[in-house]
Amino acid sequence: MRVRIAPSPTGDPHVGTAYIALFNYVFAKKHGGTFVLRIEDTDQTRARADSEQMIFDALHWCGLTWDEGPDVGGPYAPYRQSERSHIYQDHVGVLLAKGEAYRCFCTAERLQKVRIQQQAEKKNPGYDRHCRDLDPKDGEARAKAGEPHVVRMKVPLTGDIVVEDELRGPVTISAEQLDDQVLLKSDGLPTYHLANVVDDHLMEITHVIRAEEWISSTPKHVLLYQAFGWEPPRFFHMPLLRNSDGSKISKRKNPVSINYYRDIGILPHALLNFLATMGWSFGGDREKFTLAEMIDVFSWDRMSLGGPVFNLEKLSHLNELYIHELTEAQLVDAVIGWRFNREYLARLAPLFQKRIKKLSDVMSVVDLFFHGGELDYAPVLADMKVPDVTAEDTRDGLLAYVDKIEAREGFEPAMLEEVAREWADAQKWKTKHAFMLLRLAVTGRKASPGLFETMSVLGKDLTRRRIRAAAETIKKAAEAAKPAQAPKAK
RNA sequence: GGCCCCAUCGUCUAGCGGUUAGGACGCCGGCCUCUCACGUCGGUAACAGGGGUUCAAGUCCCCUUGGGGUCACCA
Repeated sequence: MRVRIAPSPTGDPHVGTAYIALFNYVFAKKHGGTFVLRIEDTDQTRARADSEQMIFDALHWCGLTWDEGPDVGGPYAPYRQSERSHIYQDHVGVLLAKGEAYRCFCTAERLQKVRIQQQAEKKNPGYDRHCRDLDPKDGEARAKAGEPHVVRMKVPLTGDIVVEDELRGPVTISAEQLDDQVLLKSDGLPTYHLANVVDDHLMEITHVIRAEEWISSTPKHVLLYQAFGWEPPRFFHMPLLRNSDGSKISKRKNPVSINYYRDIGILPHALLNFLATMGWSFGGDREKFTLAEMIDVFSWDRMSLGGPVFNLEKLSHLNELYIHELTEAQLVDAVIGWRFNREYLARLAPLFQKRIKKLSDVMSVVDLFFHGGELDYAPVLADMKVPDVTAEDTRDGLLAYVDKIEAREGFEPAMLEEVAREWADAQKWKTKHAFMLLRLAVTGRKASPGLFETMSVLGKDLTRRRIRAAAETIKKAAEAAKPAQAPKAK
């Protein structure tokens, strides 16, 4: 039995990745199977250089390990899709030869036009199969001549495709719902659909455990297995983690980086335990259990399929339980490992040296680095504004800054400042006002060590979280103030 | 909007035809106690609605409603 997790290195290590990895891991261990980590980096425009390593580190921090992967190797190497291009190209060749796929020379502009047309006619959007019936020899010739094109899957025009989902039974989708999905992009790299099918087959993956968002593209994958003449794996679609409003968990509404939870002082065992209770239950009234215990009793019939809300309070409670059962020595180690250590203090030292008179002044200067995600903005709320800017625009401005720093790699003071200056300029805010707003958001006070140094040392995840929290606090406070001041309407 | 998935307290969930519908978080209160926290005891709070099937339905079926996902040369 072989399972895999296939993260895409496009940003911060996501709790959803840890969630799916956990269930793959547990299932593999339960049955003496093999757990594979494969990096799906076929989108060179979104791939981020530092992301892959962060995923390894974050998963390891959680306590999860894999038997095969880009870092540890294995009999099915390479495990990085960007290093497997020729494999996909060969397989596309097979599909082309069998008439299961075809070359498409449509331009992005034409596709765009078709889509607009379809929208105007209120038809379902999808490729109009313009190139589907081109003479393959013709296509071959044009491709040889260097004409840019993609390769599309030739999906049947009629009939039903049945996907056996192991968690919910057969899911039937009619072929009319599917369009001719791109398999090979014009840059020669495969899309997810092709790459995951080819790799899962070649890597002999027997059970695909992934998030529910994939369920509607699974018919395409099944069709692809059929086109190749391969036996498809078994599919398990896990429920999606949710924000408190029920939507798919997202960074806008909830911290999603594993590193955020590490940085606020969640213990890895608690995180894993919490993730395990999302959709799955141990049995009896147990909700605190170890990984080993979970592996011991694991079975799929204890899954519930409603999307679980990722609830910070509950996670926090579970974490409390774990902290309480630590020995004092372990507690000391945990706190030291977190932030009370030489390395972290060394980063802090330049920020507080000139600001203390006695060593005992240090806590009052650096306390903001040891708080979790939430600050109390009440005392400074009145100052959290830019002259002549509404609360709503202030919030949007802050969120815009978060978006801008998120789009950059690294988290160094110079980058943060550069972005901040550009951003303040774009907002047409004086840097003086803009930076004070940021300072209040990040530190909760008007006086602090250098803003960008502070953000950098605080870390990406806490910084972003605080700015977002401040932005919402400003908006909410304004809303709360409004009805009280507005004249009573009849 | 089309298609697909889902549906027990506010949240995470137990329940697998017959239960006073259980536990946990949160919230509220008692106890413990120099304070607070911990701990402990108790309380608040749910089967979305309507049809069937059945002697019996939270549990099975259908419809409605609600929520979510997905409809890219992103994964």
